Amino acid sequence: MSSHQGNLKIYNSLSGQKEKFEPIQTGFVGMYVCGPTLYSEPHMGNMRTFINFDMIFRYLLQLDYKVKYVRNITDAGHITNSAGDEVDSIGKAAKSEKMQSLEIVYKYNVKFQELQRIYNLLPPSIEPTATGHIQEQIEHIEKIIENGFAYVVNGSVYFDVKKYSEKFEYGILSGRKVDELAEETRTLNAQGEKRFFADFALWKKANPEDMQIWRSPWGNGNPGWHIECTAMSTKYLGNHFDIHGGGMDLKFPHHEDEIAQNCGSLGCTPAKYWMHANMLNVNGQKMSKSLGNFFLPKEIVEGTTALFDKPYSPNVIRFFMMQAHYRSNLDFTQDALNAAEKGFSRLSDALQLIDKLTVSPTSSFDVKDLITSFYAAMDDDFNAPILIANLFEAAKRINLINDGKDTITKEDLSLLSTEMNRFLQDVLGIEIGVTNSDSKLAPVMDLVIDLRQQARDNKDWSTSDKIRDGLATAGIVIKDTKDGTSWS
RNA sequence: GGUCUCGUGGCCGAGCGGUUAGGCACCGGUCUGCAAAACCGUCUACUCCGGUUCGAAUCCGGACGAGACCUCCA
Repeated sequence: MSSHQGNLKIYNSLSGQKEKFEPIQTGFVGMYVCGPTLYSEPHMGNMRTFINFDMIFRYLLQLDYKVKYVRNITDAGHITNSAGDEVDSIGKAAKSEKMQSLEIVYKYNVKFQELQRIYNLLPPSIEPTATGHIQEQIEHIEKIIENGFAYVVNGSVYFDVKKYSEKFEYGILSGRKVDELAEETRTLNAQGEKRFFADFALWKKANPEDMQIWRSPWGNGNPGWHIECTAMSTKYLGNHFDIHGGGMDLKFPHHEDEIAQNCGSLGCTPAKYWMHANMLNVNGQKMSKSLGNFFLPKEIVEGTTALFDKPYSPNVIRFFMMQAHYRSNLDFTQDALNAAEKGFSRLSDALQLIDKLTVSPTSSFDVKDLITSFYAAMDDDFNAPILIANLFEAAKRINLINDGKDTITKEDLSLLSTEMNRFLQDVLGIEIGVTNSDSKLAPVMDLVIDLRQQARDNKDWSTSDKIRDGLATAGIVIKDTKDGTSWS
């Protein structure tokens, strides 16, 4: 077991407090995160959640936990809206794009996989699909009915919240009380089949126009929205596992209903720790499809969104996101992104300098203390912003060593190098030293820079400045340093 | 209407009872033929009004403002 295990604290949405992380089985972690619904390309807000849980996954791995990370893919449309109408989002998209449901799902899954590569997300251990687990969903529903917490009406099955409340507490995650819910949503109670307005569908009878239909003991139909996560999480992680994550907006009803289903079928809550990542905002408002204030993860990398006048690299975006805590809102603005871009280059420059430093017999500062601070930051509920602040402290030290104002021993230097790289690249998932040098352009540039240096040596300033200005017009920036001239 | 979260310096964003968060910008300096870049340094803020406390951005109450959820949502 790693010496670093055992200090981790996680904010548990279930208790509303930071708790010491104690996995159910020592050394092992089971984590389930709600993945995308593939009826369109995931937007930047969706990506933030996945990036945050990727960071969490990565840190758990760094702590030497054996992590089984399950992130599902919702490829079955099965939603009922507030008026009780069927809104099969995937089927709807399929119709408008004149495709079959599975085509739609496949199309957007390819895009999602590409985004994961672009944004450097580690692949989960398993990415199960809803359509691949219809049988398991049906079995869960049967068990819930058997236990008396669900009823069948006209080919549909509903979860019986009132019955459930007699034995369990509905609303433990979202803090909602069944009695209060009644008052709150009185206007929304338009569904005739339900016994109680808060009951939710486990299985919905098929509509004639549905594109995807499955057989069940209750007739042809579609699984309810929440049951897929219950089926897949228990199949791959067991009845009770360590961490369940997802976006804040899934807390209610999705996660609340998952808890009810798990208790209703297996008698226990699915997860020990519930983690919720906060939303991505645009101008102070949640980025969402329905509001239309979203942009795509690829657009920002390619510079094709109207919101920003230039492209940003995926590394800069990840860095920018990591500067905010996963439980905080984050506003995407051009100024903030530019600031992150500069900050990131400062950090990455320092890291690239590390191998060129000269070592001394002693270190003038406490390197181990600094490294401990990296772990301490992440151990405190994955506080990546603090980690980054500490990495900047390390970057400053590196620069001071480079200037001869600080010293470091060989051992300390190698330790610092290892740990900085570990935290920036392996934990935060931010890659550094990605050179954009064009193989054809490089030798040409070497020649041009050489010619300019000659002119400078001859104090022929007009020629050297002409070269510099000419390159600038071509979009190439010359940087003169002590050790020579570089370009980008 | 109900439940909940939040309001930090020019901007982004940590902090959760006493100690410098950090980044970007600004300003000063080093370097440089000049410039840019880079590096170093400076910059001490917590919406407002009460209260608790030796001490509050941090706890409590109130006001104002913003946002999330209340069966589409990462």
